[in-house]
Amino acid sequence: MTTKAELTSKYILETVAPIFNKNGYAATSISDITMATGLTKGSIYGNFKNKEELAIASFKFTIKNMMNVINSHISKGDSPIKKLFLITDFYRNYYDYSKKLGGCPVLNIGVDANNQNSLLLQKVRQVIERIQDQVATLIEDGIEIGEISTEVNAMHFAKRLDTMIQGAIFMTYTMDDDIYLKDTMDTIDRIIVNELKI
Amino acid sequence: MTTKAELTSKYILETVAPIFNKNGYAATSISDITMATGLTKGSIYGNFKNKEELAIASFKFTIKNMMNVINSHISKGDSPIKKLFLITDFYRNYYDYSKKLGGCPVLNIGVDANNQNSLLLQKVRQVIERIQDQVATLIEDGIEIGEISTEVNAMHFAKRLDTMIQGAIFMTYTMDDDIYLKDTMDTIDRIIVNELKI
DNA sequence: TAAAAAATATACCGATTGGTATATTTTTTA
DNA sequence: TAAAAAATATACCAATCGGTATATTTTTTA
Repeated sequence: MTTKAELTSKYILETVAPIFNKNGYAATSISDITMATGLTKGSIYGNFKNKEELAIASFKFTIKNMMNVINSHISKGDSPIKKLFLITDFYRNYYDYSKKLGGCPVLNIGVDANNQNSLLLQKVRQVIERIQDQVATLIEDGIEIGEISTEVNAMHFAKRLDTMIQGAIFMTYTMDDDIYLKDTMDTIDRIIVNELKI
Repeated sequence: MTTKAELTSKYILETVAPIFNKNGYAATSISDITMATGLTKGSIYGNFKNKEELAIASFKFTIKNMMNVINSHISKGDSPIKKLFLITDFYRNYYDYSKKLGGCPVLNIGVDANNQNSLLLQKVRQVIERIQDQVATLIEDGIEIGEISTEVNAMHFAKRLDTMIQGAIFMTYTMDDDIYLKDTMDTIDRIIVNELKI
């Protein structure tokens, strides 16, 4: 059974996560949180130890949802190469999608937490490593079934892909123009065809 | 002649700019500024109207210095292609260089100012546009003297270059590993050879 | 070098910060 | 449904926030 507190915690997270993501840690105040949720400090601090713990839980909440969405999207592909194309397909619509989350959590919290909050930064790094590991595994699977060239360094490619995607996200948000995301995904698709495919 | 106030303003900027760049606007307090400079509020507010104006002046100060460094570096090349290689050469050492500035100002302030400070965001956009225009002009010069293929879309390439570089900067800082910058610059060098050169 | 002007320091403002102790209400257990 | 437990609200804390009016000091001008 779900207790009242569990429901409240979940409600707080889904309300507050976009605020932290959009404004950053320092620029989000407890009163922002109480106003957005309609709850009082007592309720917030009854469910979360302090601001930092709430910020970390918010980041985890957002990432969990996002990973579920992207993974269920990728799972529609029935081969490693097709799954890679579905990754670029996902990021083609990422501007609209991530706006609902308050922006890209990896980019926003990654930059915000650097030199500010080492615990949060640690969480961002773990997410990036997880994403890269997933992509690298996909490449290795492709090599194994003979769909991808054995010449390809899986982890190296995964990092290259991730770097390009994060750059496109930054440019798209900063310039408010998703041509950066669209063009970068086109480029990655071409790389998949020219450098990966056998 | 340089007045006392001009010297003080410059001193404030060179002291404060890295702090704003590293911590962001909201996370930088006036007391951070007075402590770092050894000056009092009276002196700070005597030279700058308010916190926002100081933040904008700080960003401009950092960008001006950085653009001088990169432009004098590029000017060592005696052809468009060589100048492009000097851009990647500059960014190969960008992690060490930009650390002294408190991080990459375009990345940090770009993310920080988004949804927070529209004036600062505007300044970041202008810098990005200026950089892209410069690169595009370089490509066009190269096409004109027959060093670069006429097939190349100058502005499209400039945006692609900029996107990759910013992605590499983000990854390098977030993961504290400049392999992202090094590898990305290798990739760009290969693109210059394979896609631009005649 | 004295007077005028500019720059800097001091002392203060109300508002807001994150956080907590305690009272009250609501939910759960028996 | 009554008692126990949990969750939430209220009221408060010292510290800090950005900013300003005014006093003092330093620099510039004449």
